[in-house]
Amino acid sequence: MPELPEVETICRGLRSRIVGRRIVGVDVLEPRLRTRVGEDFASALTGKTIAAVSRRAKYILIDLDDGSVWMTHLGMSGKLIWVNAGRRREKHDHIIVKLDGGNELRYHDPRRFGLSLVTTRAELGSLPHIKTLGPEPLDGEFNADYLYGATRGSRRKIRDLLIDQTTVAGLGNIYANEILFHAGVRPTARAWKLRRSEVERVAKLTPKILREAIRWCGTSFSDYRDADNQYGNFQKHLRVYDREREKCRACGASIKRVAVGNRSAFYCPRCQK
DNA sequence: CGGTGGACCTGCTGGC
DNA sequence: TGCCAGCAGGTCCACC
Repeated sequence: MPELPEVETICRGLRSRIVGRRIVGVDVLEPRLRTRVGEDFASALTGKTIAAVSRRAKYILIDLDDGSVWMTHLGMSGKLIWVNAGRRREKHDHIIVKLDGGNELRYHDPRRFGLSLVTTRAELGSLPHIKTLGPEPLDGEFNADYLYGATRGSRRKIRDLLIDQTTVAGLGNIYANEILFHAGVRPTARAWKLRRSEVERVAKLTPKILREAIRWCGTSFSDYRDADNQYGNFQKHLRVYDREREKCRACGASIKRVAVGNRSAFYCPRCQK
């Protein structure tokens, strides 16, 4: 579900509401996420004050005042919402973090592909989840030279290279497909075959499209909601993703869907070479 | 080593 | 109406 723009939107929504709040209790209702939520999870958070909210790739990082960090990943179907404590709990609410002031954070995830753990700021960079990540696409480090280097010698399809978190951190299937549409490159093209000019377009459009999606608070199909449980709006701006057999908004051709690996890729057969 | 395919889960949709 | 196959925004691991 959530890719970089959705995770960024959630972080922004949480930041203004939870920084400075003290955690007064934690209920782990279902510890069986992608990895088990340990017995120590609740005690590691309880009594601490939230110092900062940030993001690395698709991971949400909530810093506490003692140097520990609550790290969470939403998988495919996760939500992290800020609600009034009196609100009715729902099926698949797995973790409840109670804050002073009468609100709660609720981690909700029907498919349980998500992750939640506590580490420390000092240890964070050496966690396997974090240390293998490529550059952030909104930082200057991700540029045409970098991406050109990554495509040379790669026999993979460009869509697969872009959603590999070690190449660039934060892209998933929606935004990889959208970026490739705008760049005029088919998702099935082999990375090493791309011309320099094509790679430059992909590198330049990546931050542009992600920023645009953040501006619209992300893309909602079924599951994704922001920290206030509200829909994103970027789905109205999608050009190819989930638009099989619909007309290309640029040329009118019928959008194609093909299976690439285990997942779908979408493209316009006329606009994308 | 790089790359692929399946596994992990629940829920929804569409075809019969 | 009901059943079943297929599919879903992500990651990880076994295997070639």
